Amino acid sequence: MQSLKCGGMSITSTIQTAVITALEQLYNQSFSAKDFQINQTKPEFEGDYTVVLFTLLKPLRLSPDVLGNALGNHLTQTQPSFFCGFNVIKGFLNLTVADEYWGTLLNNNYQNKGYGRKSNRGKTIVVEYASPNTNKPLHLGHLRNIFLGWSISEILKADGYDVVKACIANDRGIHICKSMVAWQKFGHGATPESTGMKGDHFVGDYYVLFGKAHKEEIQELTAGGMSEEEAEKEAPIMKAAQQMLVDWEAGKPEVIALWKKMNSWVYAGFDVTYKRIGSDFDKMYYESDTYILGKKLVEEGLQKGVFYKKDDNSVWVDLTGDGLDEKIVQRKDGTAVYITQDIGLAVEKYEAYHYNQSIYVVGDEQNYHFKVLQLICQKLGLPSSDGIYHLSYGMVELPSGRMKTREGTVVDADDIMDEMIKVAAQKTEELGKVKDFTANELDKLYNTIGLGALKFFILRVDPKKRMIFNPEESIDFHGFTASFVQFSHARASAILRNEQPNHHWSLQYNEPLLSLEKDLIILLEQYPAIIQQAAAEHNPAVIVNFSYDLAKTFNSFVTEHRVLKAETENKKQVRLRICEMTANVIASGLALAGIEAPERM
RNA sequence: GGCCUCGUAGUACAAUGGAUAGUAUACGAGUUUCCGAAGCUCCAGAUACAGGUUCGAUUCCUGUCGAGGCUACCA
Repeated sequence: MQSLKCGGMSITSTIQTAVITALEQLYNQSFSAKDFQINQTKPEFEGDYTVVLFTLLKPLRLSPDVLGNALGNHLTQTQPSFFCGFNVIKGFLNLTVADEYWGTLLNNNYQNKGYGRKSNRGKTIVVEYASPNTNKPLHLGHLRNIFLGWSISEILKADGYDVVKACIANDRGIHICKSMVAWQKFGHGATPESTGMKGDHFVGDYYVLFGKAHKEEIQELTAGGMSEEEAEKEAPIMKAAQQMLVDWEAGKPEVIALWKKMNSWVYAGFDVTYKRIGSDFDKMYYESDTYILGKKLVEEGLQKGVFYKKDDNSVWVDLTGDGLDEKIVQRKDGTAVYITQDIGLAVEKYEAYHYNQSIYVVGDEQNYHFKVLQLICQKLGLPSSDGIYHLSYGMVELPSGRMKTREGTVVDADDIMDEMIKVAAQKTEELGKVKDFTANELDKLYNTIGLGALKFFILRVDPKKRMIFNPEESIDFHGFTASFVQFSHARASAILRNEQPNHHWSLQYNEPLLSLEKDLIILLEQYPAIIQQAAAEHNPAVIVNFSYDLAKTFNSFVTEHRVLKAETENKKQVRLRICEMTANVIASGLALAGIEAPERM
């Protein structure tokens, strides 16, 4: 029976093909997959999958009942071992898929830990994420960025792409000069070592000091009659920062030395945080390198006439023809602006990897920036321009509103991770199920549960959407959470510790699959398509939501049916296979979100 | 002002144009001599408003109201 052997094909496309063939044979008309929908049948109706007939009625000039019955009869008669029953309600043809199909699927895949992963496509995608400024520590917004970037990279790998995880350190610019000036002025030679601080937090404090000093100077100047706007620019400390940027680009040795020293402190701090998150990069870029290529491309663009120079020597691009505005690409003092380096980086990435796609995981407040970037790259005739894809995600807000530095409401990345792990430890101790664990094992488990909860809480939301982070809800371990999914994995593992499936047993189909058994296999069947969907939509939430559905169904299944004391040996073998495959798919799905699945918790 | 995004139960999130709009929390009520109760079962509760397209609209279009972002020689 051919349909039973359709290894790589999802059941919806199998049904789609079967329907197309049937329509061809019955009515001598050709349709494509786009012409009608296959949905999972709603639980209140009998059947597994549903063909929505409405769109076919007009071209075929048939009533829903006539078409539904003709199609249902044809499918069940020509492929009886695949379609074992049908019913037609209104314009819906509900098909029941034979237990033998589900059993075969289960038996073929239950041990396969790589189930759902595609073979290599020979295409490369560069994913840029994290991309922090090196003047302050990482916060909750960065965490959404890093979780997303890392997860989408893993999902794309699972979908058969070669992925390069890239990070650009925004290590130069006026913001960096601000913390440098402040340290010169107020630091008195202090270092992270001398103060016992994590380097990124140490430097971040000077950035804050700059802001305070700047504000005070503005107040003095406005008291003397200057306008607010002018005072911001004329404040001595701001002048000093601007001068430092010019000196930096000129390569003034003492400025460069200070810059290197302070950045190294920040990197040391970031490394600790990345390691804890479990994030990694294949390639680091530094804005301090890429801006030079950017400036070179600005020069070329001037010659090509893509850019033009204003009287004050600043360089611009006119995008009014594309519905946007004019955009500056180089300042009048000759220094690079933010977008300058991005032009350089786009070229550098392309030359290194000849990517098919270059994804930028960057917040949606920069939607305009990336529109401009892509247009500029197009106008410069760069081959890199086509593959540019801005994976734009929404802001993370607190229940009280947007995080604001000056109000001190920014949630620090290190702090929130500490908190999550602490609460995970408390909860685990209360339950007292792992008293025999060693200190190391406990430590690892608390990390797995605490960080898992955080990643799950953030990744469960569609990236495009703004999300509200409620600290109290994030550390809940009930309901739609990582702990729930991890618990299900531990539960399946516990059963499998008692007994493994007998691999020599050949499954019998004389006792029908029970509803929860079949629900689980149906979900497991969907996993490869789920990976594909998550990759195509660049959306880890698809995987996270799926893993929760699977875990939820599994918990009901385990509560409802005995596995080890099943009614018959055959049932036991079916259920053991379901346990093993569910455990594998949960572990695999969570792994794509950067979450570990413990054997015990 | 211009451009873009978003309005779904008290709250937080789902739903390639398809059947009675799912799930979790918080709230009620049950559930452990039985493979893990971080579980399971039951009870309630929502598509901002007004039009339009369609056999069918949370989804697509228009308008109103509301929220956010961008519109920097900041990044």
